[in-house]
Amino acid sequence: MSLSHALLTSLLEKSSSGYDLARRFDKSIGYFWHASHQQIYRELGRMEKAQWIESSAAPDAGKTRKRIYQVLPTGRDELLRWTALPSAPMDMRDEFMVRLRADAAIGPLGLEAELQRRLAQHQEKLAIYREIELRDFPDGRTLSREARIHRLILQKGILFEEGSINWTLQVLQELGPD
Amino acid sequence: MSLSHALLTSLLEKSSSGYDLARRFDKSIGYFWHASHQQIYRELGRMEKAQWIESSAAPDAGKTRKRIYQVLPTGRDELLRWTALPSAPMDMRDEFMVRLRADAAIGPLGLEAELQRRLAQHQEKLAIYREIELRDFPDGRTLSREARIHRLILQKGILFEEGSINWTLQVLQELGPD
DNA sequence: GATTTTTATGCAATCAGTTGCATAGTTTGC
DNA sequence: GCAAACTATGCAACTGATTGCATAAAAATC
Repeated sequence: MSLSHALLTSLLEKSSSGYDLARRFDKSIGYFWHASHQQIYRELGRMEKAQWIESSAAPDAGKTRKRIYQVLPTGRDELLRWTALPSAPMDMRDEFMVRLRADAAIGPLGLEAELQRRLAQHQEKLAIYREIELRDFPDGRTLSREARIHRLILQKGILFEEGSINWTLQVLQELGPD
Repeated sequence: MSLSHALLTSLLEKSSSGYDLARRFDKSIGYFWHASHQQIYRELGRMEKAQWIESSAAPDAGKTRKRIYQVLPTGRDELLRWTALPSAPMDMRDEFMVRLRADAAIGPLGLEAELQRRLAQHQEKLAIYREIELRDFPDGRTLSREARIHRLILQKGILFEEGSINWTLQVLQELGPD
């Protein structure tokens, strides 16, 4: 789903190797969007063929195959073109909703343990986001436009996890006492 | 992503034709998960082959090919097996986050109009959900377990849209004045 | 000095989802 | 009575994503 444009953005922030990109991706856009290394390498291949990016042997490659990718003007233009398009609404596909509805259809299935597990997951993620918030955006300082945007994206994650926690608690409360 | 189990659940609620299923799906689980009719027909074919469901010519078929699908015991068992598995956390993949991050990387891109468009979309969806809430779950009445679950699922949608609206307003406020 | 972990890249097969097209009967409105 | 819209099903091609496997050098650890 337009992984290529996500990678272009990431490479504009910093030129890097596929491996590095995969790791940085996991720690920025990737909090909301995981991509496997296979997906990333394949996409880099396509993008190089389309001349959106170019690669050269990494200075620290030694005997390895390590290559550094960087965005070409064509790639930058492509990203500009793409950002101007309307974006598809996020889909909320969540397997657990199906399980809940199945519980409604064929009697109590004992989903409480699973709810607890998910609750813990959301709390963990929230804790991570809050840590990043504290570390990267300390209290009342004025932030650059760039920093403010990064904070807003993080904020989205925080709001999502908080919402999920509240909802899960509500479900536990209502399903516990049959 | 386990469309088959979503369809099993839907068919347990009510046996129906592929076409009907596609429409009902859009109005229940489908608020969170759209599936095209092609996907549904193909999946029904697979499920019949696996003997999770069976089909027979619809009583009101006339000269049409209309068939009614219903869940077999094997399918019910499969659904029970599947509900007991841990569910993958919902992924928050949202194209717009990439656009925002691109804006941070290569200067102001004028995303305000797009933000307004998305704001309106979220408000529309919220209005629909609220209408359903009023219609299906009137105020203080005691609800069956089934109804309570359906209300919780709807509630999830409402919380999501409200969260999205608040976040979008925050972005507009912070990005407007450069 | 040998083993394990981490860095780094890639192929092949499969599964899930989308798009475009095709067919054909039924209902509704002019 | 004819056109348009709706009901109903399905194939084929393609794109996107996941899974399993494979390779190989560098760094860390025992």
